[in-house]
Amino acid sequence: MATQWLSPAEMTAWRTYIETTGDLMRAIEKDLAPFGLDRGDYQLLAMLSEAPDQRLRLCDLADSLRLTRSGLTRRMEGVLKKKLVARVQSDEDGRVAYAHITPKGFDLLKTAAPKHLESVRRLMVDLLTPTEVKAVASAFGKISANLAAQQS
Amino acid sequence: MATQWLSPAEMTAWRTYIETTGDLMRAIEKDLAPFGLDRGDYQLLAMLSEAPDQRLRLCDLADSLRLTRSGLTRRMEGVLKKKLVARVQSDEDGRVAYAHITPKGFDLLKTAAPKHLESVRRLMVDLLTPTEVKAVASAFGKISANLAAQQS
DNA sequence: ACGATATGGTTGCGATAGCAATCATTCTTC
DNA sequence: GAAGAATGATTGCTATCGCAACCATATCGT
Repeated sequence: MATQWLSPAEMTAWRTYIETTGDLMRAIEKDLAPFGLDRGDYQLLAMLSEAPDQRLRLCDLADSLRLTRSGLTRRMEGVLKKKLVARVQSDEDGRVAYAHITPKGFDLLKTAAPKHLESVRRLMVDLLTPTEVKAVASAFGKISANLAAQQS
Repeated sequence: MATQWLSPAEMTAWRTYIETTGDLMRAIEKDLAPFGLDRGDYQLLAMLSEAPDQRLRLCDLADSLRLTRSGLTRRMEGVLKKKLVARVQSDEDGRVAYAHITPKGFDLLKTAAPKHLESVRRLMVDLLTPTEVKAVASAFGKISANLAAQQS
């Protein structure tokens, strides 16, 4: 493409960002594999572990994981089979089911989390200056806020 | 998780980054849909359009798209069917095939590119200060270089 | 020159996840 | 209080993509 609707600096930022992100995710996922978890499972467990009562309604969980409801149903199959999460029917609202992290799931998360965060450090955070870390947070915070505003 | 192996600032940067990236990709993909392209097709066409003779060996193309060879074979099926790309057997090396962007593919790319880059601008670049743009480029450049060094 | 190895590409299979349709339950409105 | 809308979850179907196995061609070592 000859058309240059982005300045060279902007184009570099964009391309470096998208190309690197895939590689980074793959690398982090590889570090998670020894625990029998992928990134989706890890994030699911992390979300539940931080939730009040260590549980969330499935639809809320889906939203926070950026999954559709159907995507979550399928992902739940995996963690349910591994007994890392239990599915609990609500007795207040017949439509609602909760995902509830089990002790086994919590233990696994506690084991995996330090290793995972060490990966994040080694592959990303420790390579950046504090200024860059702040800039990344600020930049993606703005992007996120903008997206949230758009879709209203 | 109570364990805090990343400082709050680092954790914020990491989480904001991963959570936002998915949303951003989805939004950009949605803007590409009217052209009948997804992000994978677009990047494939963009790569070819920038290559010498507008063509690349399939394995080189796979590498630059961060796809496995098999992943590329499948993605090629789509753009071949749409006649955006032609598959050309090398006559120098019987193993090698080239992906060659067609005039139709090039026209489509020329049509889609301004809209796509406008999306990138609107959803990302224009929201950031020049300093943030540079910081993103620098940060992901470092991450990328580190990953490239690791896997040797 | 020929067997071993490396390289390029495809295929079968399985995992993930979105969309549309569906069903069940709850809420709203009249 | 009953019809209709909204909400929560699941299922069938489809598309993408990685891995391992495979085939074809080319290159290397002796």
